[in-house]
Amino acid sequence: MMEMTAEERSLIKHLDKCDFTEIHRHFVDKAAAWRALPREEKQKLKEEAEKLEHEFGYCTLDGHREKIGNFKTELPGLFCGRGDHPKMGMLKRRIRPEDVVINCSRDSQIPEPPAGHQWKEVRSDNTVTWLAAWTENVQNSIKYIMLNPSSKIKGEKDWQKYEVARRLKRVVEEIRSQYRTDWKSPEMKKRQRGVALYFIDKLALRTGNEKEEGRTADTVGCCSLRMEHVRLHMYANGHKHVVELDFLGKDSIRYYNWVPVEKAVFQNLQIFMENKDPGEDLFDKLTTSSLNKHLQDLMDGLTAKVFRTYNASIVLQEQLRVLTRAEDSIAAKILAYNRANRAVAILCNHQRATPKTFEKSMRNLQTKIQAKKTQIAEAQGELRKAEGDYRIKGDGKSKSILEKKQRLLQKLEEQLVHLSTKATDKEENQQVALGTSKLSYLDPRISIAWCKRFGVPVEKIYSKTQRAKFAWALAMVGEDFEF
DNA sequence: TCCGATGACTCAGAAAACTATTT
DNA sequence: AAAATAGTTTTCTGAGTCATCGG
Repeated sequence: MMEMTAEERSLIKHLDKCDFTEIHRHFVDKAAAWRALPREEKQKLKEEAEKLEHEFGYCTLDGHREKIGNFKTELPGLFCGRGDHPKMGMLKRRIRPEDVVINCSRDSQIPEPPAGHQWKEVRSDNTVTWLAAWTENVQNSIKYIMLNPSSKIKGEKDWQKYEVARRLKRVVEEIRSQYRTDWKSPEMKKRQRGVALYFIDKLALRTGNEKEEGRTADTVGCCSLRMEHVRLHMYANGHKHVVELDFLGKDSIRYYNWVPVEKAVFQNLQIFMENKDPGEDLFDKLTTSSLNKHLQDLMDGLTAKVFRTYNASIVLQEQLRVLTRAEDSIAAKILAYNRANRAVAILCNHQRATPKTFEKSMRNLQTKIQAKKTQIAEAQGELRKAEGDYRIKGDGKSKSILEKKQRLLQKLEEQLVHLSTKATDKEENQQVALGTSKLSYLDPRISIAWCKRFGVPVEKIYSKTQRAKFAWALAMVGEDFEF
């Protein structure tokens, strides 16, 4: 890899005046070369990769062979942050063995560094779960080699997370009445805490730690909201006391919402916002650590992010209850599941870019629907003819033809319903990302129990890797599980 | 008590890789 | 029957959360 010389650095002022076609062509050609490779060659390369994974992709922990999540260090390249990142385009250096710290037990077979190289350090720290680590040069942060989500250590942690959220379920009403009381506190700090907690609970906002200015993209969460992100409307869209929230959250995903709130919340916000400039903090007397300290006092293990887990899982359970009908087909039940999943994703503001082929595939689906409607019209015509035939002849043969036509029409109508539901599902899902909530917020036991109760094969809901990740839940849960 | 820095872990969507379907 | 296309799954690595530590 080549770096710019000092001379080039002073010469180049605008990247958009640079010609990148050469490197672009390089990658296009590389992709084309791979496509053009004969089948056997591809197979050979794949087998080599598999061999590598077999050798380096696993470790032994407490006597068990476990899969590693990321067994390769990150490749050198240009740093590509999300959103308007001040460090975008910086050179990410290649990781050498001399950068890497190895963590394994003393009596284990310590991995050999490549010939002619040495590890930065070999240590034996059994209080952490990582196997190796290095410091990445762009953000100066530590990167880790850790176990796969299917491992025992990750699975247990995942289970614990949902158990904490279930404990919150038992005390959440009490906590809610507590933060409502705080809205009236003479201490402004408590009022801010109460309102922030209301947002975190009701809108599933992230905590919002403060970040050092200028080092990362300018994004916020609840506690770091600024004046410029909030607008108050006494009346809007037929509601009283509406709060307009508009800010960039994690990964610079926009959060945009008009929320009717309780009068006390609205009035408190008016007080918090008095005499402040757009760049000032809304909750100026609140920090994430004081908020979490308070939550810890209310319940052992409670932190702000637990509300997201709790509310996500509760919404899934409730939506599945509302949307599932036992007499529906498997396909209809899966659509109900997706809808419930979507309700959670919307709550958590999990968005995706509209897929590149969205419009086209939507059109294709509409074409299929039209074709089905035409078929139905034809079948109706034939049915009427058969009816007339039967009325005139009244014999067994014409009766059986009539019945056949009736069955055909019914089948076609069912297919149409299925297609239309699918289209609606696709349409509603255009900009919603379901994956994150499914993987990180929804207690898998809710989904598995639902599958068992309604006879939906688990494979229809969870892919192979997802089933491996949720093995702990598959092993323990029956159809009567309640979150 | 209160910071600011750091470390270790979870969670995030895009892109790549793979698989199924259509042409 | 093979190639193109569409749909699904997995990988990748950046971006958060939160506890702890030292002053």
